[in-house]
Amino acid sequence: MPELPEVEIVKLSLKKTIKSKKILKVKVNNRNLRFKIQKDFEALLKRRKIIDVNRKAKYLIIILDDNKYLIMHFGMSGTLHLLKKEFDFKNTNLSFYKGQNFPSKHNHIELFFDKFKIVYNDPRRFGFVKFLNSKKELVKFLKNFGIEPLEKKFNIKYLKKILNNKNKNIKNILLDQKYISGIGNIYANEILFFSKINPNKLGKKINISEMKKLLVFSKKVLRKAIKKGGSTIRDFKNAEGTKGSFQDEFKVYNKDGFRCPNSLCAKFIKKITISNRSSFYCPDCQK
DNA sequence: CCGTTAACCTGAGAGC
DNA sequence: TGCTCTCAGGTTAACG
Repeated sequence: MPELPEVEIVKLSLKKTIKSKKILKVKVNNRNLRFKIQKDFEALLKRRKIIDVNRKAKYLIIILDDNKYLIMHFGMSGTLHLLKKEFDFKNTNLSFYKGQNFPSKHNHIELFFDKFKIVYNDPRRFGFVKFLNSKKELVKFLKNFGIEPLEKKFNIKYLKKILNNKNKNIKNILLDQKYISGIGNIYANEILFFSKINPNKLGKKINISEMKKLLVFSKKVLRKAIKKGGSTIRDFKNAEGTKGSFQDEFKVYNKDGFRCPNSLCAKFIKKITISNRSSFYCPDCQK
């Protein structure tokens, strides 16, 4: 569930559920995520009240009482699940996953509330959670990220600043969280298609008209993805219930060999590798 | 400082 | 059926 729209969807549904509730018990089944979970993690969380749930870039930020925070990142394969107390698998999923094939051996963290529990599951363990002790720590954490495409401050002036003189290709700039935060591989590909920019084009070669397209389409693509409940790429068999539907809207992502969706073009979408990530684009439309 | 690459992990699917 | 190989929504240490 990892890019900005998916985490936003989780934020919205999680907020509804846990806001102003109290954590009664914390169970950690596997401390070896991307970063090792600290020894006193359980004690630090227990009996804390949830004040609110926010998001920054691809991170979920759970605001706790007494200026404490719980940061969650989902890596490539992380998901959150809401289970009712009787552990009924029906109608319990938080966002993207529902069904009987609950991969419980990767349930690394369980947060128990009065009538339900929240489970953090991540097969590949590229994700992590971190407890922050103060507002100061949160501010320091937030400094790692560039402006998000949906923020007002994401404008031509900012794009000029981060693109000018960059010898780095635009695809990698879009993915670099310290310049622009929240975009991942799917949405980078989609945004570049709409903007008619070749993913290999260098930052310094992007002109004003292309910057304007990047502004407009990064906002449009992300907003629409949120509206559609995010993208669900690899679902489990027999899954039932809520999942995102933006995958049905993909123009180029995973569409290599298909015709370009631009009816005036109708050439084939090509797949190339840029910095070990798959890139999909139309060689005719994206220059 | 800058840009690129390999590595961290598990599981699904393809091909044989 | 089972083996091997490739690929996957991300990040970052290490390198030149």
